[in-house]
Amino acid sequence: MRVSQRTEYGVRAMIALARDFDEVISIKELAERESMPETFLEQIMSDLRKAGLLKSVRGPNGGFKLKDAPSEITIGRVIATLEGSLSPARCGSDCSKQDGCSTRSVLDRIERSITETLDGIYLKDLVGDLAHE
Amino acid sequence: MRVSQRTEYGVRAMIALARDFDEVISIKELAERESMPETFLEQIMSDLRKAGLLKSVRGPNGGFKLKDAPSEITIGRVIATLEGSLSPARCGSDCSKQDGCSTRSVLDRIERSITETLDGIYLKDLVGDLAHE
DNA sequence: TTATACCTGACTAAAATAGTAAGAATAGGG
DNA sequence: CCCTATTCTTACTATTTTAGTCAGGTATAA
Ligand code: FES
Ligand code: FES
Repeated sequence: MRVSQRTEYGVRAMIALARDFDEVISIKELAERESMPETFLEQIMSDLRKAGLLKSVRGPNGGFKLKDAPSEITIGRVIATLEGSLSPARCGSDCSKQDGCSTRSVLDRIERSITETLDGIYLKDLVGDLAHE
Repeated sequence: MRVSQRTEYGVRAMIALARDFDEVISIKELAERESMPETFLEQIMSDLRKAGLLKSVRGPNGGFKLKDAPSEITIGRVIATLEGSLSPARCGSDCSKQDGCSTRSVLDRIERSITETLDGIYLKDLVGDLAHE
């Protein structure tokens, strides 16, 4: 049940952007600062933009910035975007066998508890921390 | 952040054993009932036994039974055993960069919330459910 | 002594992850 | 208008993890 490297990079990028959220920062700069692979990060940023979490500026001096204020973006939203969902279940919410499925009822409880926790953490709550690895 | 098939099988096996927890049930029987691959299940059961969750009986009419009553085994213990840990973190608790690591602080909060949830669910709470898939 | 069932470790195929690489599109500055 | 910095998009590759198989060995009831 580990989180992917991809998600970790994405979270770190979002926190880094939250640190100076009024500036536009390029992928190159971001990748260097946080020592993440540049082209990999490129993909991740693209997904975050498509999901409406980032704004992008093309051309020279271009880059990315948060679409909303760090006090308005939850980590839950970030991770759900990167990971696809916060649910650990292997079958979708459309699974026909859902009713009374024991595994599912456990997995759904996990999801609810994760969601609750992560929807209470905003980017602004994390900007003071270091970003390791 | 999905749970592995292996873990799902293990959970289902534990719940099945909880259903009639006074009987010894063989892997063959268990695999058939819950339609799980027999030799794969064999490995899983072995791990659960080594972790002290199951008792095994060898020879004809042998099989497995829960070591403790269904009212005493939490799903948290089962999943932590199968999955290695309940933490979604990519680096261990010995990571030197832990202090002030933003990603880690988020991941640790997830772990605490999962642990809390799963330590409140006992096998006996799930025996009434069906076991799908 | 034989059949049944657990035990163990090595092996394999398939899927997911973690990247790379290459080029097209866009915009700012000279 | 051209050059360069940057995002955007897609396709590809290598590595790791997962999900399973297989081939034996070991204990025990009958
Ligand atoms: S198998 Fe899909 S909900 Fe249980
Ligand atoms: S990198 Fe290990 S705790 Fe952050």
